[in-house]
Parts: sequence; C-alpha cells; structure tokens
Amino acid sequence: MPKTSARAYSRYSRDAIELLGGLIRAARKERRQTAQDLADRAGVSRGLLQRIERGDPKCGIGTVFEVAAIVGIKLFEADERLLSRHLSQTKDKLALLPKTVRKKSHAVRDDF
Amino acid sequence: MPKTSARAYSRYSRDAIELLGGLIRAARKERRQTAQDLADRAGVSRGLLQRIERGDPKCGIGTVFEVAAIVGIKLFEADERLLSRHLSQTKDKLALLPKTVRKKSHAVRDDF
DNA sequence: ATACTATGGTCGATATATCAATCATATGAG
DNA sequence: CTCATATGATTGATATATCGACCATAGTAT
Repeated sequence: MPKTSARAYSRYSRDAIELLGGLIRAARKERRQTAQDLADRAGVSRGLLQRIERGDPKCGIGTVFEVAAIVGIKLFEADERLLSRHLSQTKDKLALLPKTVRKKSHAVRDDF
Repeated sequence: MPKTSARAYSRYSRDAIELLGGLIRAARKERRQTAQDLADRAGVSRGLLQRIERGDPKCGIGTVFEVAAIVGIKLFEADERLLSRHLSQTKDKLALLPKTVRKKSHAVRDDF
C-alpha cells in the first residue's frame, strides 16, 4: 500500500456537514422526491448523493451546494439579490484591508 | 485528451461559494494572518487555500468548512451545542418521514 | 533603492473523488 | 402475500483534486 494519511476534521466541521446532509435528505423526502430523481436534477450520481446526505466531508462543495439549493436549502439568506449585495460588500471590505499581511507570528487566536 | 466534460453549477451555488470564500479571506486578513499560516493550521496546502478563497466549487466541503471555522465563520449558528441539538432534531424529523419515497413522477417543483 | 516576504500561478506526481454497473435488502402498493 | 422499486453498499475504471516545488510579481519595511 502506498500511503495511509486520511485528513482530520474538527468536530464542528463534521457536525455542520452532517447537519447539512441531514437537512437535504429531510427536504428531499418532504418533497417526496426520489434519490435518483434529485441526483439526476443535480447532475450527480446516486452514489454521490448518498454520500452528500450522509455528510461525507470529501464531496465537492459545489455539488453539495447545488443539491442543497435544488431542495430549497439556501445558506446566506434565501434571496439571490441579497446574496449579490453581500458579495460586493465583502469585496469592498477587502479593498479596505491591506493587500498583503505582514508580521509572521502575531499570536493568532484559535479559539473554537 | 481523454475527455472534456466540466460540471455545471447554478448561479446561486457559484455566488454562495464565492461569497463564503470572500468571507474567509476577509476574516483572515482582519486577523492579520498569512495565507501560509492559515493553510498550515487547517492542514491544507497554500494553493488549495487560494482556490477556497477564490470560491472554486471543486474543493472538498470538509476542507472549506474547516478553514472557515478556523477564521471564525460558523454556518448554522456559532454554538456547537446548538448545532448538536439541531442534528438530533433533524434525525427525529427524518424518523417521522416515510423511509422510502414512492410515486415516481409527482410534479416536483424546482422553483429556485 | 534594496531586501524581504506574501501572494498568485504553473507543473508533474500521486491520492482520491466520482461514475456506471451491480447486488442485496427493505419498503410500500396492489 | 407478491411484485415493483427505493435505498444502501460494493467494485473497477476514469477523471480530477491536492500536494510540493517552483517562478514571477507585488507589496512592505528599513
């Protein structure tokens, strides 16, 4: 065997992803939609949809968000216009900050 | 060249992911943290962090959520206890719904 | 201006995600 | 009960994500 690494994820990340997957599954069933049907609409295989709903961290964020959106789960407000506004605001905010960050070790807090 | 497929994503998904990446970048700079440093803490390469901040849909949702959490961006409330509660509630909700869904074409609404 | 460093991009190598097909089981309809 | 099908899981093949190293540029400090 060539290697056995296997990334590690914080408890929070795992829970959050698992929650999102659960919400997707619940939403799909509330719509009485079949896994195969949702997978087709999202353009993914049924197997991948299974992993997404189970909360597998190793799924493309694009596919996950796509599936979520199809069943009506929208993160960052539900409105697309609002989202776009958020987007430009974020970009403006970035423009204000210094382009690059200096000072290597500045006692960064990692409290989560 | 073997193949040229390239997945497609809805506008909403692309925007949402790009927004999340922007928020991450902004949060990182507010903390005056270097890309290399954040990448190290998250256990990813600097190159991958770049793609995450740029909003590339083809990044593992696990890595994205991990990085986001490190800089303080928590989706689904910030509190882990609250999140756990959400989790069990979702599972309860699922228990109520029918295990499998019948009726193939049932006029599914895809209004988003 | 000079030196140092953070960032952005590219490239080859490797690990891994994703697909299509398949089988087994469970679940719901009749 | 019987039949049809939705789901869960597995496997082999292929596409692709991720890494590490590298170069170029730009921004910052001195």
